[in-house]
This record gives sequence, structure tokens and C-alpha cells, in this order.
Amino acid sequence: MQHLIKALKALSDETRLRIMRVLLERECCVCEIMQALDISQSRASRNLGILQDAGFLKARREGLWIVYSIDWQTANRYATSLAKLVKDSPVSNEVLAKDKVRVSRAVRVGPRALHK
Amino acid sequence: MQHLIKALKALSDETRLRIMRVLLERECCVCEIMQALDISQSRASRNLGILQDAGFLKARREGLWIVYSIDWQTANRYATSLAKLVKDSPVSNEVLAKDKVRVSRAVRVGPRALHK
DNA sequence: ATAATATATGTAGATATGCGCATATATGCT
DNA sequence: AGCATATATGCGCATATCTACATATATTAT
Repeated sequence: MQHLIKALKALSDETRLRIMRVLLERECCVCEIMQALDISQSRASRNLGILQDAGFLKARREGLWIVYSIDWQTANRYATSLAKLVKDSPVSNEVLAKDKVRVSRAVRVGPRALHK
Repeated sequence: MQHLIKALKALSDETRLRIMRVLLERECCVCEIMQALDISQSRASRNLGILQDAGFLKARREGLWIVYSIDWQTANRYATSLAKLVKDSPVSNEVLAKDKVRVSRAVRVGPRALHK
């Protein structure tokens, strides 16, 4: 039951749902998530970490960057079900729409270059 | 997005997941939930209220009792999807097993009779 | 080795959540 | 009306959560 609770808790947050929606578009490094959601570096990193810990995301390093993406092979089966649910939920939302536009323009340029 | 968050938050709590599991067995009044989970009256009532507010449960009055059950016709479509997810999640768990036994023995006798 | 850069994390403060206790509310009975 | 019973809710407290700021860690290039 704890795995389910962990997955549910991880998802019950606006920032993290936004991250999930963005990562359903395409994989991103931390700095691209910052740009997509227009949030701080620590906020992006921490929330990505929470989603990963709950089994939603996997990460790989590419030089200085760490690229996060949705883990459809995760050990936490609840995470997969919930990720599907999010994917198939047609939410028309102002915030999500903006995120989508920004992620399409996001580039792999770090926080320093974004002076944040 | 707020409806989804509300539903997810409502479910990400052990007490409320236990309540959902019990109500998947059969409808219950507050005092039966108290017995099934072995929790206090205010705790049972409050958590039932949270689940109802999130769209998971419906309630009807029967004399002094208020009977809660899972609302499969709820206005919150996310609640339906999530309720199905919970229903189809085969969790073998000590706590849930005990709840199941206790709810099978629970009777419509109020808090007063349970001296709580 | 040093510097530059991207990401992770310790800390503190603000806010949210969950619970028990006491009390309010609603219904049914006499 | 008055009383008994079942449920809801105001309140206070303990704990959890979220964020920004500052700093630590890891990688790459010189």
C-alpha cells in the first residue's frame, strides 16, 4: 500500500503534474523543465527527484546534463497506471498550455545562462 | 487540473485508502467505518467527508445513520478512474486484511454503544 | 589542478494536513 | 418539548510539505 500512497502523493501536486505533462511531450533536462514551467532550479530539481523516487521517472546523465523521462518500465506498477491516467486525461488548462509552448522552445542551456 | 489534484490528494492517505477498500466491499455508515478500521468517530467522519468532497463517495441518510458508498456516477471523472485503479490493485496487506474481517462483522450500532 | 557549469541538497520559514477533544447539528422517540 | 443517538465540525497541536537561498557535488575543459 505504501508504494501506491507514495505514487499518489507524488502526483498530487500541481508542479509535479505539470512536469509529468511536459515529460509526456518529450524528455527534458532540469534546465529545460525550469524553462518550461518557469520555476527555480531547486524547485525543478527537487520535484523531479520526488517523481523519480515514486517511480514515475528515470534519469540518465549526458555530460553536465541529467535527462529525465517517464519510466514506462518502472518497478512501481502503480506509477505506470497513474502515468497512463495522466496521459489520457484531457485537461484543457491555461497553465498546461503555456508549459507546452515553452517546452517546445526550451533549449539545453543551464541556469547560469538563464541568470536565475 | 484542480479536480484531478483534489482526487489524488484525497486518495494519498492510508486511512482514506483503507476506507475505499472497505467501501468496495460494501456500503457503510460512519459507525461501521469506525469499527472496520478501528478509528475514532471524528477521524472516520472527516475522512469520509474528504473522499466525498473529492467525488469518490455519495451519501444518503437512513434515519440517524448516514450511509456512504462509492459513487460510480460522480461528476469528477478522475475519481472514477482512480476508484477503478484502487479496485483493481491487488494489494496484499496486513492492515487491509484486518479491515476486511472487521467490516464483515461490523454492525449498525453507533459510537455510544462502542463507548468511544 | 583550476575554473566553469549543471544539478543536488542542507536549512529555515511559511503553509497545509491529520488527529483528538469537545461541542454543535440533525433525526427519531416518548 | 425534551431526551437519546449518530454524525459533523470548531479548535489546537504535532507533523508534513513546499519553496527560496545558499552551498555542495559532479562533470568537462583548459
